Amino acid sequence: MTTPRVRFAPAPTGFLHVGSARSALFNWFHARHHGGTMVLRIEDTNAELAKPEFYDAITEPLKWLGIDWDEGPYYQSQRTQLYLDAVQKLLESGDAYFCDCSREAIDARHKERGGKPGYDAFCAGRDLSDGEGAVVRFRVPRKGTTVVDDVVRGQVEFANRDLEDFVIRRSNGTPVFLVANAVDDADMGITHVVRGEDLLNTTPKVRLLWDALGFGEPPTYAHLPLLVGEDRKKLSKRKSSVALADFEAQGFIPEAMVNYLALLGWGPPDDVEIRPVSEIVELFSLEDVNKAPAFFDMKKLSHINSTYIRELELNDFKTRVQPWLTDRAPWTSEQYRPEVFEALAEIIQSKVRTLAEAPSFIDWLMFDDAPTDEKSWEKAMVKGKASREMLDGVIAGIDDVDWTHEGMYNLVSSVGEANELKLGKAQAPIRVAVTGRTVGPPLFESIVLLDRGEVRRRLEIARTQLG
RNA sequence: GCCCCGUUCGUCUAGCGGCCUAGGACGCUGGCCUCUCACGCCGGUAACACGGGUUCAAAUCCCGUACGGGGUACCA
Repeated sequence: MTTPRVRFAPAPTGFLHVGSARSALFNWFHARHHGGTMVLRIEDTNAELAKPEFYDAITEPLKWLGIDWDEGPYYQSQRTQLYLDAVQKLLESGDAYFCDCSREAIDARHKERGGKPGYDAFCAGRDLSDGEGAVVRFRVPRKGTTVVDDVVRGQVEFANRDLEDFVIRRSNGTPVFLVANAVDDADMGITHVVRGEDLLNTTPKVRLLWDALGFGEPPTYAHLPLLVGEDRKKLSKRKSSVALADFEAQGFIPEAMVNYLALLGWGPPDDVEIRPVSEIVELFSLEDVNKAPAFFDMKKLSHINSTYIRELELNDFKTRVQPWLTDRAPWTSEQYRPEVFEALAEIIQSKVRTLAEAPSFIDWLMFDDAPTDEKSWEKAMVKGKASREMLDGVIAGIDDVDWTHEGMYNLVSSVGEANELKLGKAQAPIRVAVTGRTVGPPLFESIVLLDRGEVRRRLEIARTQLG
């Protein structure tokens, strides 16, 4: 058996969809597992939809994920003549014919005759020649079946009579993707076509073209289960983010993304879900891909992401989180105190689920005032026990303590003891007064990063607000 | 309507005729740890869509039904 040649062939109609990324990834897994070749092919046969400005929107996210390709990108828009030659060949062999029916005429005839909708091969015997507004249609055999050999679904059979004589060249003279697909897969020696299940129904048409063009042994297909949203429908941009770039912006890291995507429609034989991509490549097999659609679960993605973040080298984490501390930060560049982040980086790394969460752990050290968070205030100040006493006690003692981790610890715990509070309860009002939230980095360690006077000021403000 | 595909815990999955009183992970949840949160550890919750076959034996094979999805374009 020769080494496989696979291709990722997206249409550049916008940002890279997470479902497409998954297809690219599974192609890549298969290629790398077998030491094969990955081809990138841009399917821009439709000039009205495909725009050159979207090219980067495909390649950039792929690079971000770490998916590399060995050949291409090939652009179908630059290979038009090849497809037209194929159309011409089909015309000459009688496998295709000209048609000048309008959509309206086709629909009108259907309405009159009833039964199945679609094209009725009206022009099949008219022997029309090329002309203004004429399309070329493929002459689908009236009998027989076309079988698609699919690694994940087995042999899928389509009765030829259910396939209409489909268009292979538009009236504007351009070929449609079905021809381009067959020609390119043959020309590029593609051995495995791995893509979403939404393309399964187009496959018999490509197969028919393939045989009519005499291309010989067809590639093996693998139609992956679709990625679905909460409504169990194809993932759409309506409800959740589906652009890969969005995930990056939300602070997911590419390794986690790849790992999670690999788990959608495939599972490792040993149940170890979170693992290096090299191991996934080693274990991956198209035969093991599932058939049922998979729900894209943000919660699990988050879990995997946090695991990956914690396992990063500290310096690597610092580098990766940098954009969220500068360009994407909630504070101004004047407010930003790099030394504060530096001091707490390790702690932040251990707590954060996404890189985007990092600022919320230290923003109170940058801002002029403590951030306001209703829920935190309610929980620690209003419902918390002895919150006034805690604030009063700490305010009274703050000027006399060592401005260190231990100093603050001793102060808060002794005031807490005086009010019969365990440390957990005792620190809550102090935390909210100074940091604004009930959740954050270890308090005593981080609070001394603020000026003593500023801490007192915030405590007093909170005490006044509490009344 | 027609064609195609699918159906194991809420979710992602393991299972490819006996090892299954169905395993893991996420989620949810009880507890421990703990200055909050998170991590970690111990425990709990919860599934073979349904009905017929085949077989000594079925989550696993076959056939129906139901439900879900995809396609049905001069988009890809």
